[in-house]
Formats: sequence, C-alpha cells, structure tokens
Amino acid sequence: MKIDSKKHQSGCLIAYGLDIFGDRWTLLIIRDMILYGKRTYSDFIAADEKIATNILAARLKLLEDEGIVTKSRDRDNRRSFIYTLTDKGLGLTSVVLEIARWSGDYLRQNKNQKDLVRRIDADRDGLIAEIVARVREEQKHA
Amino acid sequence: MKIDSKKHQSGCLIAYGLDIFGDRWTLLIIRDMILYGKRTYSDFIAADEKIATNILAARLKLLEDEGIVTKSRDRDNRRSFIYTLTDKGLGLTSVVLEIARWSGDYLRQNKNQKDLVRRIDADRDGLIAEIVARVREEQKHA
DNA sequence: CAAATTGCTTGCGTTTTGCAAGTTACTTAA
DNA sequence: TTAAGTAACTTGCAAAACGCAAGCAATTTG
Repeated sequence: MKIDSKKHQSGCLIAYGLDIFGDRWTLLIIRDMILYGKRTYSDFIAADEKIATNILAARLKLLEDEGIVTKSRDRDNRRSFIYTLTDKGLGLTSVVLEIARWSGDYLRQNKNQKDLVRRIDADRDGLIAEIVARVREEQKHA
Repeated sequence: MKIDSKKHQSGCLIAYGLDIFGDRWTLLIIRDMILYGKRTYSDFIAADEKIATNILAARLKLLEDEGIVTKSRDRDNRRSFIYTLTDKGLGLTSVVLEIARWSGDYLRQNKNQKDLVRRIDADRDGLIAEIVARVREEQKHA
C-alpha cells in the first residue's frame, strides 16, 4: 500500500489535514472515538456506515502511523486491542464539532443531534473540555 | 456518474459533511475560494496541488448541485465562468480554519501560514467576519 | 474441547482517480 | 478578418483504491 501516493505535499495547512483524513472513512473513525468513546475494532465495525473490514484495518494503521491513535492490548481480553486518541487526535475535536455544527444547518436532525448542536452553539469550549478530560483519563490507562 | 454511490446516508451530522467534502480535492477548492478569493476554473487549476481537469469539473458540478457554489458568466469575458460561494459554502469557513489551526501544530509553516494561524488564535471571529463581508460583496455582483 | 468472538488478511470484481489528448466557444493581435 | 491564443471543459484509458465475501489465527466461553 503506497500511502504517500495519495499525498499532496504542497505544504498547505489544509492539504496537510486532507492528506490524513481527506477520505470518506477516517474522520468517521475519529468521530466515533471523540463523540461516542469507541475504542475497539468491533466498536468501529458496528457503526451505522458499515465500513469494510479491510478499509478499517488500513485506516487504523494510518492513524497509528500518523500519531493520531495508539494501539494497546486490552488487559481484560487478550483477543482485543484498544485504540486511544493521542493529543494530536484529540486536537481534531474542534474540526469534528465544526462539521457537526455546519451540517446541523442543512440536515434533518433527531433529538440527540439537536442537543449536540445546541451544546456546541451554547458551550463549545465546555464540551471540548469535557471530551479532553475523558480522553486524558483513557490515555492514562492505555 | 453515480454520485449517490459514494454516500453514507446514515443521517449522521459528520457523515453528511463527508458525503460532500470527504475526499482529497473538494475542500481544497473551498479553501481556495474562502482563503484566497479564487473564483474561476483556471484559478483552481493553478493551485499548487495540481488537480486534474476532469476531477475539477466533477467537483465544481458537485458543489453546485449541493448548493455550496453558484456558477455565473463573467460579464467582462464571456469565455469565463465565475464561481461564487453561497451562504452554505461560506458556512464552511470555520471548518477550514479549524483544520488550518490543527495542522499548524504539526506542519512546518512559512510566514504567511504562521500569520494565518496567529490570526485564527487571536481573532477567529474577526477573521471570519472579514471573509463573510468579502464573499457577501461577491454574491451581490454574481 | 467445541463453539463463538476478536481482529484481522486475501482475492477479486467494481469504481474512482489521474494523466494526456482532444473539443468548443469566445477573445485578441496582426 | 483571420490566425493564434485562452477558458472551460470532455473523452479515453491505465492504475489505484474501494467494497464485498471468504478465510484465518489467537483467544475465550459454555
């Protein structure tokens, strides 16, 4: 898999981000970790969007290589691996929230989604702090 | 071209955004419009990342279909078309700026990029207001 | 100890991408 | 007034990426 073949390498700040998560799946995995606290392969497989297993494996590898997640064995179940956001991955929280806020203006929402968008509008920094606190705890035990 | 074939349609706020700009090129076009005021086909072709002409044409069509840009003839040069951000497209400004801010922590930057990131950190709302004002002017004459 | 679970890998057909080479409509310079 | 650009695409085709199904190894559970 020639990972670099899909890179712009233009030195642009936006292009740098897109080189990592500029596809239909990567940011969904990051969403699952940030918003829903998902951390295992089967957690991600269970998402509504039905990512293919080989694609998921490739993306998790990429995220690990880019320093956005770390991978460790589950102490309680040695079949399982636990993926944890690094600070670099955690830093994508505002990107994810801004996408959610934007989409909220154009997509019909259910109650949970409305609540999320309201929370972003009313208390973005507080929400981010909450997510940061949770992930920091996860990092300690990874 | 089966546009819907690449859609998640999960009803998720993040997935909705990615269905539109979750690829390596779409957000670069939007970046060019938001940050650099680019508005024509040849403007976009000239970008450092060297998008292929067929991909650019397909993406501009998609952005038009999604209501993110409008297309009009250039009054001064009837060979040329002018693409203008709609309010929906303009709404992506914060997404673009958050990506830039995040990348700024991990990518070596030149002076212009440092200035941009500093501006985002110091006066995000002011910068957005400036961009909104400029695009609103463009919309009037489109 | 047989069945189930977890996290993958492999094969293979389909779709998308990327490059090059046109094409059409208009503008400009001679 | 016409030949040479210029702007915005379209088309063809090979290469890469995707997506589905099946298979597999290492645990864990009944």
